[in-house]
Amino acid sequence: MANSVRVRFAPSPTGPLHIGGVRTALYNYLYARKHNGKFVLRIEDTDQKRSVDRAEEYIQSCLAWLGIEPDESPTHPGNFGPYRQSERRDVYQKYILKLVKSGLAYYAFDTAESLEKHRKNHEKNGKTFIYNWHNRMKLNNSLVLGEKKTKEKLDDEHPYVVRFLMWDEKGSSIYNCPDSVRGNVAIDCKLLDDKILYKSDGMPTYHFANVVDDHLMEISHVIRGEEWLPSLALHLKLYNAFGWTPPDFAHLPLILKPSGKGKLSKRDGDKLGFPVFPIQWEGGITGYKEEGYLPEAVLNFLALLGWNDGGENEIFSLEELISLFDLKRVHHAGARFDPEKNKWFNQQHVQRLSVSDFSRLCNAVIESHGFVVHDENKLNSIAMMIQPRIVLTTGLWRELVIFFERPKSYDEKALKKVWKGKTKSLLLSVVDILPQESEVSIDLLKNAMKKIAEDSGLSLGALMGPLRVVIVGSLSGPDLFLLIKTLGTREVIKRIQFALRAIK
RNA sequence: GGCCCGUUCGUCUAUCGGCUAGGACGCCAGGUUUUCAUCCUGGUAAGAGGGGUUCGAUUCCCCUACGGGCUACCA
Repeated sequence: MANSVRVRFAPSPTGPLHIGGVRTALYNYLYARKHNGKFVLRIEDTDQKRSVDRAEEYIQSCLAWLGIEPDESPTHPGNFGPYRQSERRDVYQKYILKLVKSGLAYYAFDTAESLEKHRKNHEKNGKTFIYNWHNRMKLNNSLVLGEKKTKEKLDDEHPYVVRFLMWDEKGSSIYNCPDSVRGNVAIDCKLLDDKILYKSDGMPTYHFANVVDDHLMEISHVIRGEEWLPSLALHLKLYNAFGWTPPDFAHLPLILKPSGKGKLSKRDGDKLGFPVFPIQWEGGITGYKEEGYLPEAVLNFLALLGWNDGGENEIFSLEELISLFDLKRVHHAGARFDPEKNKWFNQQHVQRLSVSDFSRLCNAVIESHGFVVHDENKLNSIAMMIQPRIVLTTGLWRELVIFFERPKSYDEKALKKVWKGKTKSLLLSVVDILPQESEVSIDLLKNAMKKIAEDSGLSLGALMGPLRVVIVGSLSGPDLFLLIKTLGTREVIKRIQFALRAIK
């Protein structure tokens, strides 16, 4: 199919992938799935100095954990490889030569220092130096040197770059750039510089590699961050220079810091105590996974940061997001990241987990603490008791521990609040009256407790408080009768006796 | 500085010229519960400012202000 949807996520492997990148990947993924297209991962490692070895693998692991894996990638190539730009040098070489030959790009021999000097000089006079139509004929390039001298320099192995002839004073300099999120963006090419397409180290710049690869990989829609909007005219002109049909472009609003200025950065998570990475990076910085978030919840929250379906529901599964997603409803303004709401999304997704899924989650935690539950019913009832109490999965063991370990201590404040003169004798009555059977009914327990309390002229509440403290060590936890039933009366009796010896 | 994009409750957002401006997070109050959490009910709080266009602007246009992005042989 000639006009099938192919989108790509094209990160630079310069470090861990953060929330903003994840959302770009997600929107691409949603768009591809929705239109039965392909989602491609391309690694943009043209800056050798900034490339980080582990980053590519990390990016793949993140996408895998999130469940938004690419159809084509360096490790699962399709028919458009290689998928790493560093492995496509000969491709770029071929196309840059083509462009130079056509006269739409030219060689430049200016050193970084000489350009710096020009910039400084202009700045001194309150002007901005731009390498463009206005200045290019005063500089050191093939346009000025002529064919012969240029060839000499090239043969002489002078370091050179290739620049794009952005505008040459012919025709209008206003370029209309269509964007599916924002409509038309008019850009004045007169103000743009002759961007370097090919660096002196033999690598293309982002702009060039990006356009060549998107074309060769038959990318139909480029969905990327708003930071690329200013260079849209350049990219469009590049397609034009090759005589290629450009893909559709969609520029996404940026994700901003929770407070303060600017877009969210990699350091914000550390500072404010919330994750900005999907999974742990380099042993140090923890990610959503380690901080107890469910991948569906992270995706759900991120999807709604910059898009919504127009309805009032906010909780969506990945499948629902796919069917609902629409580029036309992507917002125009940047969105502030809100860690609290992020947490709420996770809570909502945890609460929606089926008993079996949630039990499985619990069981993994239980086993990691060296315990085993053989009875599936018991596991399920434990899970059901604690599920409403969970926001992050890192909170699981704090809730689970009471089923496996006796209290190591008894909360002092709680004791002060509930421990009265009659308490000890009340608890001793409980020990006496509790049946030693393995299965007891809630009703039976309730009636027994009521009777004990009433016999001492107290309310049920006066007994429940101390009872809870001796069983779990504090005044919080799931329904006490359910707890006793699950723990078994024998264990409860032991805990009471143990506590009576330990307290006072 | 120049260019581009944006602007509705503190935050995320709904509204495709008719608005008593809706929802969610957060916060506050109340209720349910033997406790905490969950859950339920209610409350809090907004279209940056100024000009137009129009019978009527949050919605369309312009200006200003503010925010964001870009302005590298980074991506």
